[in-house]
Amino acid sequence: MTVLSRSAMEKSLPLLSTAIGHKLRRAQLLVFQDFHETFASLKLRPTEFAVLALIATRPGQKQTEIAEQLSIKRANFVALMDCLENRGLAERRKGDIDRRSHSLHLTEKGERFVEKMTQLWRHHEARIVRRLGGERNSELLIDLLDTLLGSESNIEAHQPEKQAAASS
Amino acid sequence: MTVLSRSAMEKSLPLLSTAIGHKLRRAQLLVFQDFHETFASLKLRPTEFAVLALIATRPGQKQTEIAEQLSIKRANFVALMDCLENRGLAERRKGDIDRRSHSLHLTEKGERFVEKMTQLWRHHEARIVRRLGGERNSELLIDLLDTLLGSESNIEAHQPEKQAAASS
DNA sequence: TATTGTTATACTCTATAACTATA
DNA sequence: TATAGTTATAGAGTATAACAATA
Repeated sequence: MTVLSRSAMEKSLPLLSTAIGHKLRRAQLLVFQDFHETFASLKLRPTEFAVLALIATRPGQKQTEIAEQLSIKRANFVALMDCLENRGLAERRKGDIDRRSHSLHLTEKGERFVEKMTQLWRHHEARIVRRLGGERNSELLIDLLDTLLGSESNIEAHQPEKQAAASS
Repeated sequence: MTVLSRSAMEKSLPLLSTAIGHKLRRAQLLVFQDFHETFASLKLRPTEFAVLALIATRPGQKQTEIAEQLSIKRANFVALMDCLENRGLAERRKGDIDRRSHSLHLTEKGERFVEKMTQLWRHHEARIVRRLGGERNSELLIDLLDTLLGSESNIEAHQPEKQAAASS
């Protein structure tokens, strides 16, 4: 339909269709849009989802630890955690050794919430995987993104079952 | 180093390491961080880069057309375009036929700016491609992202030279 | 009446500095 | 002195409604 203008061909201008950052941003917005629709009933934002997932996976971590894993400034984490605490999903406990720190835990209600959340999450992920054309492409994408991200995001000890795409 | 907690293994909680949206967001932030460092000298943001690239590729498009291609609300596009116009890089011209609309063009200064911008952009992209492990992985990633994005982003008539990953 | 560009506004996300209480 | 959490605040980015000029 749309044809590249002569001026663009001649001067080899930046094409957004080849700009990795631009494509990543659009893809992320698309996935987050699906996330918002999926989790509208639970009134859960991506960041809140991530916080609950991290607390559930390893309870007792300090606020700053959770915040750092998500690249959230500790100042901005406060309101986020206030919200989860006000909803009765998670709680802060005074550290016994270091009484400055708060260790984070799920409440019982939070545990049940995470179970529901996990169900919805599987549907959401399945939808994205389908859009990507299947598990194989999905794993390929994650491997490529991990390669791009480098060593910064191996928190949960992800075991690659197949050779990463980067090794070729 | 870090080991997955027993609770996470037993209940199969959401692992952020397998959450596509989460990885896409982190990857996008990493690429945009490099973008910011690369274009700090030109005081150019990703969105401004995209607008200039679109105007340069096909001059004369209306504000709303450019805005829509970038998923920017036309109300928010005004200040953005004001900025580019105040810097003398681009200009609005009253449409001859439809005098409500403004067609967008680069100034001569804007043309020169886009040339410099393009140089920096190549360095930026090359850095990302290197981080990804080479051209092959880069093309693979773009194909996967295009598959995810579907038909929404084929504005510049990107010609896939090899079979898309999605076809397997 | 509908559309283009615009203004005003509000809400979210993010970033920084400074405070408090503990260490 | 340094650190964990907090508060306040400012700056982006984004969303909606309403208006003027034009179709």
